[in-house]
Amino acid sequence: MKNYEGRWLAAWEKKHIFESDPINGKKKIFVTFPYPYMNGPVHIGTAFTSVRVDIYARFKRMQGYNVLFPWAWHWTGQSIVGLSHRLKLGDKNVRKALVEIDGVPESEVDKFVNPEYLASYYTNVSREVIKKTGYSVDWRREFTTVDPAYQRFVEWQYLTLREKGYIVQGTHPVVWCPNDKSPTGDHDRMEGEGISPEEFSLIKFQLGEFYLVAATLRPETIYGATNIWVNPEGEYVEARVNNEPWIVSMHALTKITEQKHETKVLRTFKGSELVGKFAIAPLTGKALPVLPAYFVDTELATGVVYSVPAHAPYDYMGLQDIKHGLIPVTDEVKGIVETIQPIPVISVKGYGEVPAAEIVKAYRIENSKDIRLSEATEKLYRDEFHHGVMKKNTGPLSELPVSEAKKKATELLRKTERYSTMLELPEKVICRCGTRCYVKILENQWFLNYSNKEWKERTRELIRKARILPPESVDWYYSTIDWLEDKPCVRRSGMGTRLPWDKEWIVETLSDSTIYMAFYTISKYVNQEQIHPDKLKPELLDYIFLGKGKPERIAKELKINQKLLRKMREEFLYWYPVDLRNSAKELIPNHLTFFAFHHAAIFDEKMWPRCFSVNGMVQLEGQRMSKTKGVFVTWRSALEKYGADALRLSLSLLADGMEDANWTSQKAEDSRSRVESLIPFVKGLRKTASEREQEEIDNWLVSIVGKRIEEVTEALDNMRIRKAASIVYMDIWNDLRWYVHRAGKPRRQTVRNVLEAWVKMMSPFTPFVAEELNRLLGGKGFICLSSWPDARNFKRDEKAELSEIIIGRVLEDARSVLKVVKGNKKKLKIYVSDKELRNVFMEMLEGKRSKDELSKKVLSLGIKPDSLFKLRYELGEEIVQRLVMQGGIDELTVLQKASRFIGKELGVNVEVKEYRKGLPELKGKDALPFKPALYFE
RNA sequence: GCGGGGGUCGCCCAGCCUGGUCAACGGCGCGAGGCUUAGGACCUCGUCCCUUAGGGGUUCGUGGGUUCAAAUCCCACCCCCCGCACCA
Repeated sequence: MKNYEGRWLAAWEKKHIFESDPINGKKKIFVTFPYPYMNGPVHIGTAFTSVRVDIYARFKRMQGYNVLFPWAWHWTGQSIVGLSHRLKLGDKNVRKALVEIDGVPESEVDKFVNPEYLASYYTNVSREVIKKTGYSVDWRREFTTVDPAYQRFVEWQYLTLREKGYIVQGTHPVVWCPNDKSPTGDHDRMEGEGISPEEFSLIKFQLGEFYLVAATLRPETIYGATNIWVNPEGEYVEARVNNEPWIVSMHALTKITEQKHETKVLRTFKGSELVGKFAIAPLTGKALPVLPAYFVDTELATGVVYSVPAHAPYDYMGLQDIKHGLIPVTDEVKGIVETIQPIPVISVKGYGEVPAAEIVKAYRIENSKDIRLSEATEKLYRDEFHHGVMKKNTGPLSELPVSEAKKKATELLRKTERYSTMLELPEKVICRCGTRCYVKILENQWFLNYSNKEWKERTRELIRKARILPPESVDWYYSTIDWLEDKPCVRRSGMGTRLPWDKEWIVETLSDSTIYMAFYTISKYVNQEQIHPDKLKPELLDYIFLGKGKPERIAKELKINQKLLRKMREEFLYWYPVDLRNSAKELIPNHLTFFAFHHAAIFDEKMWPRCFSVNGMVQLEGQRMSKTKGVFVTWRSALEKYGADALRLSLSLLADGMEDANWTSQKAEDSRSRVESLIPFVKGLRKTASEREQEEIDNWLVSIVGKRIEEVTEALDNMRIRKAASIVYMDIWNDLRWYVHRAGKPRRQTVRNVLEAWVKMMSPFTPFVAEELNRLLGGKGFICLSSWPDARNFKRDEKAELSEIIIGRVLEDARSVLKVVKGNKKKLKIYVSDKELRNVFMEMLEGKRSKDELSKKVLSLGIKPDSLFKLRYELGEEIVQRLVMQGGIDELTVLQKASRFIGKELGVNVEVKEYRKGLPELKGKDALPFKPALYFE
């Protein structure tokens, strides 16, 4: 970090310049960034997205707005608690990541077993980083989402939503971790990503006085069942399930209990006890033997399956195993197995009579332990499901396609009352804590009623009325609104606010972060202890945020100062609505759309957010950021390595729109050297500048800088940060280089005015060096509080701009000639076209004459008309426009004035003449308007 | 699979909506020269191929189409990224 960065930081802080209070009559801008989640240090991605907010804030401040940019910290949820917990259990990887990636000192790590400590550690580190990066944040309003005052706010929010009917109760199946006692989302899994509950058919086979309950995803194959499998080593139970006598695995019984069935265990025993017994199948009435198989997973569904060897590779191999003596069984059982033949019930294109046998052979599978069996199973299942037709031996199902037979079989089985269902995960799901998950039906959970049609419509209207940046992102909001269904808004565990009317539930992280920007308008009063969090009762918040109720009465009831109450209300009314919220694009389908929904629900249209803005993701050296893969750069490390300005500039130049940004250390280095060159460059420019008359090139610079100011202003207004930064740090720099090159001696006054504007435009991006440069130029105070440059003070000079374009084109032409021409050339003769031809050409550009008329005239001057028409295209719209607007330009004078410069550039003497018809000059007759003929000699 | 965004001259990227200024902005890298005791920094020029006069050829994911004219408009296809919910 540069010395001056620390110095300016201290100066800003000392003067409290970013602490914003309402100012009557002054227009305001309220910008926000989604508070970062404190389960780790802020990283380069957070920096990329948030720096855009600070740049916008600083830009608007300079435009004269009263700008509020607050900051807070997200602590709600399972993640922080989970991290602490894993550390406590001694997870080496967690510890390693904390020390090596997050950069936590060893002495601190042990204290992280306390989740509050962990979160506060990261909050302190992150706050420091954000301050040092120079964010113009009003820190008086800072809070965390577990602060008592914030919790009162969330309680109020949920009471309000409930009152409006947007909170509903529901019962839904979830993937459940019995250890964490909470649902396990995709990202919380060690194994089984993307797996969700599926409905298994349970078929009750009569076995003595019990039902042996087999689970299947393919009930239509019941006609092809030859036997039943159990795991001989598995633990099974006789139990009462909803008053019926069932035999299932012990694990199954737990799950069945979680799925809202009454259960009672009568006896437990080993699966082997069932082997050799017979059970009667529903629909077919066949007695099927129970056989042992180790591929039966007692933790999957009921731990009992029926066997269809014609269509299920596992079943086919299971029988083979026994026949080959791989599974020890009694002679009696073996005898039974010998008699079993596969019963084909589905015919499918591309397979013969017994598809399972075929596919097993094709895969060269030799026993039931072969891992390719699941692959074979999957393929056969897919083929049969999509192309299979039931055979004639399947009674009511015969000749139906498999997909329909499945429904029909379910229906028939249901009628026999020997059918039930359970929800189960088709594949193993292991929670991060290492526990195997199962499906639980969560009862009476609270949901946000996002499926509500009117609510959706109101939210669409909010989006329609808001500015959406970049514009191409808008469809994503609409499709999210359409797609959203009811969303659970509470969880059992983790940090957060308890639902005020049902304290067992905690409002989850995506649901407590939707309208909190409103809380920034009053958090200041809490932090300054003007009001105690206990006083933030719903009726008080109703008044502040919705204008409900009488302030006199509320103040009296809560025993608070009525003036304070009114002041808080006024503060809210002053700052709200949010003028800009910028986040990364992946937050559109959740956070940003929820933000829209909740505002639509709770606030009037006047308080709806005015602008949603997003940017792409950040990649590191071309790779997706990932802590586990070590592809991760903390904000702090980047800041320490490159300094605040360089970091900010490199982030600004990274990407625009929704495109992903690729952060590389190379780019950061480039930005650093760019920032570091600024001071010497400006110093040098001032040193060489001198008092002299104003010349055309000075007018050119002033004019071009005026244009740049307009471009930068427009880009910033549209959050085209990259475009704006590239104009300020690349284009203007190049303009100045050209100016110095062209003018030789820069003019002091011109340079001063231009530099002043330039440094101002740098201030939002690289605020520290801008302050430093401002001092260097003799400026007082803080440049970040000065006014944004006004393009109107930079007189446009179309003629000067056009002259430079013409000179540039001649130079370019001359260089390309020099490239191919051989021999040493000492002199360049430039012939501009004669006046008459120029006039005709102007008439052509202005569209004053018909093509025929023009052609005639041109011909009479001895020029092919086509060459002029071609020239018009070559010049292009912009130059044509400029020419027409100014009624042409005196080419001869322009080039004569520049002849010394052109000569110097090319290392030759230059002579500029007007070509006159009949002159015997070489090449001269090629002269066209605004494209003079050139001749080297 | 569904929804959203993209694929440009070594790399990063502008242009695409509103077709011709496009061999295509700018930055980086690389090459040459200047400045300097030297290096760095800085400044200038060059950087698809061919060409002894400003010309020609082939390029903007691939293949078609519209047009006097396409990186830009239309159609199809391929590839990459993001999201797809009880997770921030």
